[in-house]
Amino acid sequence: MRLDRLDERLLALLVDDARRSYAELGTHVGLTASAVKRRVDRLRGGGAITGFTVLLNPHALGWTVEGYVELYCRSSTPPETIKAAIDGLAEVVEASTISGEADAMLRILAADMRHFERVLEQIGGQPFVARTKSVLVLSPLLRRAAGTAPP
Amino acid sequence: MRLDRLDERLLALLVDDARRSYAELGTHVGLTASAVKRRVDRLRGGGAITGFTVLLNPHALGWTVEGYVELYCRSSTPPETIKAAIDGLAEVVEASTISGEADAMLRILAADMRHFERVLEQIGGQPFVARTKSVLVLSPLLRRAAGTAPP
DNA sequence: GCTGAAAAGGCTGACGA
DNA sequence: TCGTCAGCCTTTTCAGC
Repeated sequence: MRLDRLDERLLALLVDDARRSYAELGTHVGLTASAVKRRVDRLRGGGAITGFTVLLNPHALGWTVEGYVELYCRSSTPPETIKAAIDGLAEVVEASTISGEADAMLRILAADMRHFERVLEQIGGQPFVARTKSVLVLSPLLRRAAGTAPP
Repeated sequence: MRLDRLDERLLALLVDDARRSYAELGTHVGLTASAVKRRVDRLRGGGAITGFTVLLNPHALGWTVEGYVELYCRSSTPPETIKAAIDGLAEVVEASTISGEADAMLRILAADMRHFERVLEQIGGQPFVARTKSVLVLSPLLRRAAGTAPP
């Protein structure tokens, strides 16, 4: 899908605040509300925008512990198996298969350290998991919702 | 900030789709639109909801390479120094100081492999960075916008 | 805290340039 | 592809309970 400058500016404005009205977006980029709506509809239809969400503050919700977990799997576990195992765990907020020694990287949010440990045990208990290696987040420095358009 | 069941259900509904109308949210939880609005306003004021955004599809925008980068810093670099260095890099979408051998973990999105390499060089060129260690994402399995309320 | 109503403003689709 | 415009729906506020 091809984007022009206006589309990129609209995306940046929406990443910053998705509740801006079409009219407000229009004044920023020099279009009318309907022209903006047409472009946003096109960005959604084309798959560039996959959804609208709220950003939550984990700390305000009582999630005080965060960590990254590397997964080492037995033999060559297919990605689908890993996904199926973690899909039910609400504490896992990010997961990818990766290159290197480990097979997958997870990011986990937990209410406290005991909760974090319990989640680790649930993951480590899976039959395809050989071992895990985790680090705790000390200070979250940056959490961007999404990338903007490429330079 | 204290949340009751209704607040948690509203948050889950908004994480799933932040463009639902107050009336629609109300039918899901059994409240009128104005009651829902007051609760959402309270969740925003209390800091539980920190903002509204769009979710972008990196691939549809031409960002085809993703990776995790561990940062090893000289002596004890303060978190502020790290944050200041990466704040200007749009390619860094996530950053935290962490426990363990490395000092920080970054997640990076790039248009292609050359772009990823260039970003690594920019980061490695910082005076406080001793070395970096990176792994590439093979398949993104899960990317949740945020955690829901604690169990 | 909630409901319900009323005014203001945003969304949406059709139409012509 | 854009702008205009009309009809409808949502948001927002404020009594009243």
